[in-house]
Amino acid sequence: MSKPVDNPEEALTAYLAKKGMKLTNQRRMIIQEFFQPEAHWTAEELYQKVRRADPSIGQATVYRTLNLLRDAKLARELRFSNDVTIFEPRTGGSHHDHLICEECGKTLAVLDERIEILQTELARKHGFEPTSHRMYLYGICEDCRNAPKEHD
Amino acid sequence: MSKPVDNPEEALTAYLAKKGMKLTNQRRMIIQEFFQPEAHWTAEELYQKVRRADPSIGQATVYRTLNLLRDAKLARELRFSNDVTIFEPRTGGSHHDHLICEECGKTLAVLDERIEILQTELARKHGFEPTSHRMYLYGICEDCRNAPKEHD
DNA sequence: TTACCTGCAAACAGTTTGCAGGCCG
DNA sequence: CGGCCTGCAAACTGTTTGCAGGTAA
Repeated sequence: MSKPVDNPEEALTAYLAKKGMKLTNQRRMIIQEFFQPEAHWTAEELYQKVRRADPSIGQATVYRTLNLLRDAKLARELRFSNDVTIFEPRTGGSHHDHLICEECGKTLAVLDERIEILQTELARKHGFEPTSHRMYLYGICEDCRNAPKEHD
Repeated sequence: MSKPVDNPEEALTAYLAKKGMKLTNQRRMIIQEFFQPEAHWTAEELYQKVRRADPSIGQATVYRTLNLLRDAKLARELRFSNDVTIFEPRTGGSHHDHLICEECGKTLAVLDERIEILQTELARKHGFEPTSHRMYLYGICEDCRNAPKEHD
């Protein structure tokens, strides 16, 4: 059972200590912006945000800190097909999968515990120790099935 | 019901015609290499493969053709966290999900019929008529768990 | 004090694009 | 024959890295 992290700074401090690393002002500032409920950031967005608080901060520091948070398991890195990479806080176990309408793009967060279990099983069966997963279900939603639509 | 494409060249020809584009030798050569059952390619891998058949072919052409196939819905583009982007044929129902090692990037094609069924069920439960899905399971593979690696 | 960390700018990798000539239809 | 396509190399984008000076512990 993975315990949800609910105090990012504390969790990061522990991680840094374990690694012989330091909690700097920049890192403190970045995580303060980063860890907001439901947030998701591109590196650039976060950089702009942090920069507003302290213009002297460097872009590389933001990148380095995001990678740090990822390695510390405090953030999740997601890459999308449209060339966008986002990082999102990993706090408070709000895992879900995505159900997406191919017609109108409507997206629902869904979860099926049985699937979650089978996923773990499936990974283990192949010798993998599962860490996480992403699942996107595509379909046509009820509204769009009824609605008129143009064609190519 | 989406009809599986079982003759890539034919399907591409149709797409190209519709768009006022042309079926060149290079494109023919590339799709010949690309469309192999179970295949998945990085742009570089495919470039190397095609190059062996015709050394005069340019890398940009491979990139352009992959994007073309993606737009024509004949290929699927997948991006993984380890910075790898692969393209895979979308032909005739060789559906599978992906099991990815976060350590070494090794990727396995996997399938669990029970999960497939639950996915359909889950989508329907929310009023969606399912068309397709993508599932990525991340974990650490056996080799990497045993292998030497620097540790915290 | 001594690593570690930072900002800067240069380096990098993967992908896209501009151009002059080539080829499909 | 006209316009799309190609190979080449340069451009681009997002990210990482080397370095000299700053800073947490």
